[in-house]
Amino acid sequence: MQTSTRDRIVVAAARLLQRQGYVGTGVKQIAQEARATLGSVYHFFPGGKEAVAVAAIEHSGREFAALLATALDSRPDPAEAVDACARLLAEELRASGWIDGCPVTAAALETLGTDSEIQRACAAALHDWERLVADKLLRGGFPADTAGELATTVISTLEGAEVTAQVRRAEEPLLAAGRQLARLLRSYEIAPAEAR
Amino acid sequence: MQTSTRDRIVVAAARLLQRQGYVGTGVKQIAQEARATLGSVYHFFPGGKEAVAVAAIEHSGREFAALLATALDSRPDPAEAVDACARLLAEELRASGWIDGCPVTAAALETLGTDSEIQRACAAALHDWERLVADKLLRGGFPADTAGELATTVISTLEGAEVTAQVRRAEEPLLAAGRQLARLLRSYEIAPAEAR
DNA sequence: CGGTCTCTAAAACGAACGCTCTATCCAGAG
DNA sequence: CTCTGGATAGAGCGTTCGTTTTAGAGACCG
Repeated sequence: MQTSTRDRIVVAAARLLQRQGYVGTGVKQIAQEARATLGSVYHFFPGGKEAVAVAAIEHSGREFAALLATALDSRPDPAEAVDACARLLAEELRASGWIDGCPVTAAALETLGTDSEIQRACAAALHDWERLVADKLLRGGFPADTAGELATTVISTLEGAEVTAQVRRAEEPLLAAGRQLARLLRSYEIAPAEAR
Repeated sequence: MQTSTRDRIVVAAARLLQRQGYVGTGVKQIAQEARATLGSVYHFFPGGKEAVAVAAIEHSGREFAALLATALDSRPDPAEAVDACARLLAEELRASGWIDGCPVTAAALETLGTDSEIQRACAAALHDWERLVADKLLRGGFPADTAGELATTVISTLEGAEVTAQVRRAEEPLLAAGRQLARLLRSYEIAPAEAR
């Protein structure tokens, strides 16, 4: 077999969670989409649905982090790099028919009241992404304190713009967010040669 | 009876939708929370669960619009006004124990694949909020085209920052977003006296 | 070959889901 | 008073949920 059953379950769960959220996704549906059986799911994930979701979110988190890192490294200037991220997100979102948004937002919002492991996984993914942006800003010469606050805002804005773009079924919100974020970063007027 | 049964159903549904999303909220739970019975719910909303959700989202949309308008009008300067919005959201979010976030995001994300009336209601609410911000910017002297793009970005950023704040259980993301949005608006250096 | 272990397969459980249905209540019109 | 129609009440429909359970398939070691 090409890919292991366990991996197929994680990948299928990740996509379904991204599209329908945690409550909206059934275990049987995950098994079917992964071309596995219910028994296999509970064999690999004795923790049940929640354990599958945690693994799926961690998978999505790593996947998105890799995409983010690629986009950020595509331009040396942080402002241009952030704008490139927004444009890449817009492109992928439209290609998916506006349904493949942020892989953790939907699951995170649904499980806020219930102190589950899912929240912890979502928070970890978010923190990971912010760290990638903060590193880019630091390498671009931003001071440490403003880099942290800016990274938080960049991720928040991209997150919100993605949701807005999905609801509106248009790329505009993401493109606008990219342009405005780039303008915001440039307003700090960091000397580009200051990179360590 | 003080408040009508119908109103109690809408209000209860709005709060439950905000906290648990559409799929996570049951019709029986709505009835119980509203101190109504299942029969009453289906009497006032023959369209079933979806009809209740649409009414609840429209209610939440109007409620949030009023809150937004108040915060925006509290300061004459658009930059300060947007920052005030972020601080108000942070305060309310913390007061609710980080569970009462944006009233439409959760429901919107869950129903993206299904072309239901719920999406339309969410999109209408978002558009309404953006219009409020855009009006404020226009009154502050911003040119029409940049006011529109900025309003979209402001709402997106607040939306994303609210989600981040909920997941992190901290006000920081919202406060940072407010500060950075204010800085972004000030970067346009609009003459404050230009307001008509 | 027998024995063992991982993995797959599917039936079945109680609980909860959205919704329909009938019965009852009760204010106001005649 | 009776009659009527909006509002309330809740039992029960079929379905799906997450999970458990039992049985079998296939590979590996002695």
